[in-house]
Amino acid sequence: MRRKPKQIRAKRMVDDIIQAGLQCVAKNGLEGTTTRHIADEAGISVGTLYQYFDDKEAVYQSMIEKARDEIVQSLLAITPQIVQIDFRSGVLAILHEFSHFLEKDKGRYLKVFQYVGHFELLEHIRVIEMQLTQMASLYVMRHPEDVAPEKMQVMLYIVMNSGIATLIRYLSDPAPPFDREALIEGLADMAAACIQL
Amino acid sequence: MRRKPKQIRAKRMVDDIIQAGLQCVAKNGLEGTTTRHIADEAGISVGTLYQYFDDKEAVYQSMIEKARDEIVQSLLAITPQIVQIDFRSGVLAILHEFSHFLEKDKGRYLKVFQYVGHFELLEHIRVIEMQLTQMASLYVMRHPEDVAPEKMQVMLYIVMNSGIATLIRYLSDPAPPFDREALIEGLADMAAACIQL
Amino acid sequence: MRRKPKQIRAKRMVDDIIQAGLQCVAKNGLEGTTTRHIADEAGISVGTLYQYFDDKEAVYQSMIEKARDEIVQSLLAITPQIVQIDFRSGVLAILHEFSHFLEKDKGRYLKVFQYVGHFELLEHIRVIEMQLTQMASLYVMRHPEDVAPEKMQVMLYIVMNSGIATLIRYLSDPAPPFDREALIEGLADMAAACIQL
Amino acid sequence: MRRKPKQIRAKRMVDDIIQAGLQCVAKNGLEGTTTRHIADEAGISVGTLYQYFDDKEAVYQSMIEKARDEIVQSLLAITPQIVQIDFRSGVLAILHEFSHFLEKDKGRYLKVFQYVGHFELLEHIRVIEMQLTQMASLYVMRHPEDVAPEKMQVMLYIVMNSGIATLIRYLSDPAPPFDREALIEGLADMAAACIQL
DNA sequence: TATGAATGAGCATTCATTCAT
DNA sequence: CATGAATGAATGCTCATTCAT
Repeated sequence: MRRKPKQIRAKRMVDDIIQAGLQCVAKNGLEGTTTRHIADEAGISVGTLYQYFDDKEAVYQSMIEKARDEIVQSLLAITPQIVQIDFRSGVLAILHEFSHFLEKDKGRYLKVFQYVGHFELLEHIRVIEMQLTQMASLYVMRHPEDVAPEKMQVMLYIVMNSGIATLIRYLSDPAPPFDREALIEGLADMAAACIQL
Repeated sequence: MRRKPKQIRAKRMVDDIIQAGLQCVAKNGLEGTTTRHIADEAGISVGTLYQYFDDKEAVYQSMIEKARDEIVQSLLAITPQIVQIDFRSGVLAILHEFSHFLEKDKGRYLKVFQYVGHFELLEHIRVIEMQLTQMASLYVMRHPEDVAPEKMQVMLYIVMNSGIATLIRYLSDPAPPFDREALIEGLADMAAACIQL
Repeated sequence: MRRKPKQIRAKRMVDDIIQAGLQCVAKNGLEGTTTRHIADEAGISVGTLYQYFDDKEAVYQSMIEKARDEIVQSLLAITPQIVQIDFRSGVLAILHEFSHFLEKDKGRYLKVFQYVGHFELLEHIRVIEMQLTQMASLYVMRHPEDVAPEKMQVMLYIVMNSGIATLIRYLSDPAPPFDREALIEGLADMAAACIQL
Repeated sequence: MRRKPKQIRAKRMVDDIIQAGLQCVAKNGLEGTTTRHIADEAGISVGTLYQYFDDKEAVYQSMIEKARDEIVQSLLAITPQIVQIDFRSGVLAILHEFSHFLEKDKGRYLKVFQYVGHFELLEHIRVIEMQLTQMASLYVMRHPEDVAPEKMQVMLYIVMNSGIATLIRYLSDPAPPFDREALIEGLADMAAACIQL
């Protein structure tokens, strides 16, 4: 970022641009998105866009960081409740949260997650992963008897990646073969089964 | 395909171009790949490329079809053995097959699978899915007692998508947190656990 | 026109590009004219050209419209005098006007009129025709005795097309067999003779 | 021409290519015509085309020469009758001949004449002109009393160019304002009037 | 700060022409 | 002689980025 947006107005601007970027990508895809589109959508000129971002890629970076942070925030928000309930219910809650996040604003975020190749998404997913792992470890500490610790890391990795990926894949499908609740329930079953292996 | 050049040589050419395309994408990413890159890589001129493909997109289409068909072929090849062994071992075999496919030629195919957004990958994945579903149903018919039919469809969907996605994600990771065998074993456990729910 | 840049400067720019286009076509012919040529001639970059015109064809369209309008304007300008004098003198005046128009700026406009096939010139010529017809009808109303009305339409068509075409043909000739004044006088005679048939 | 097509087969080939060229231009316009189109239309390969013509331009040259020669031939064919009849009837006959020529083969030749700018049509038209002038002088010798010799050259020039151009313009018009016979009669009137000035 | 006109490198694509078979 | 695959220069056009106002 070219300048530290210390002032409130600047922060608003940066956010507007990010939102405009997400909107554009959701509407026209990554390759259909130009800096002018984003600027127009944000109601500013290209010049102004470049006052807040070094280049197009920087906007994309911020977009994905924004998405990542928002997820992490929403996970944080439900953590207190999660740790109170059983594992399967917790997973269920997380999946609903995720699903809601991906679909809000007409799937604005979902589209971004489909461009795995372009964004170096892996690094960002790791942040989400860490949050999820922390949540899981809270549970594990409370129910140590349910867990085979040596397999723990691998199974958590599988559960998390599977859950996210399958959910995204499902939501991207224009004609899914069954309803969303069934999928989420199935994923929760999968998670529960995995964690007890 | 624009015109049908003389059979055998032509088929070689088409294949060379597809391979060059995969190579380029693996090396420079989708947006870093130009028709000239591909032509150069294939050791031909742009003009020649356009004698065999209508446009750049057609090359991409063929690349993904090629990848898809190759996977399906390799799944077909191991089907006879799969049906003889228990479910978990079957999944293990499939995962090894997949893993081998994604990594061959220096991960040439792996990169393509990361551009889910650009290619209409879903349709192609469905073809793979169908093959896997067929293999699964062969098993199910032989061991009907293990299966809860009502959940069958959902769980198969989850197992397949999770397996593929997690594998791709893992292989894309430059510094994975554990070794590949552990992941594959874990995925097989997951699959086995899911199918018995 | 792609976007409306700020009024006055923009109008200048558009006009500069049109003039550059006419120049290029006059110099290198239609097929020898590229967007870059035009941009260079106008002293701008290709990008700028495309900021003012949707595509090459749009430049051509504007060129021909410009030419057409300029002719119509110059015809309008001499109309008041025309109606005061006899028919032959009027035709003479018009031909001089035309001749002057086609030769100004080193024959910039003349060349355009040679590419009848490419431009849908007919539609534009019809606009000129209408203007000429109107001027003729003014004359006719004043001298009704001279005219055989049933043949009027055909003869006007012949006189106008013949006059324009022959003039263009003559001016395009690098080594014409007699001087221009003789041709124009001849054409005026022709017109006068035709109108009295 | 690369080789003198002494053999009959070669002459046929050359002619086939020219006809194919005319066809293509009539169908797709000058800029829509490629060497491959012409070769395909002629039922040969591009390579073969280049065995008979140095380049594309040479084909075009031959096309226009062909058209020119054919007109001249047809004028020659009616010359004996022309000289027997009065001037206006002669002009009428010539115009009918022309009109027929331009419209035959679905306007194959008409289209060529619309690309005045591209072909250096002037030189070819001069050949036609000479033929017409010769025919006219035959008439003049038989009816010296009708002619004002000093104006002769100019008026002939006007009559010929006007006649040809107006005819082409009329035939190119998709919705002409009156029927063809009226135009031709009008043109004949014009010619007769001009020659007696 | 904000603007948006100007830039020009870069891309996909075409097509006249050649030449090995 | 005929073929048509191969060539690559050339074209129209886009879009990230800059900079004078």
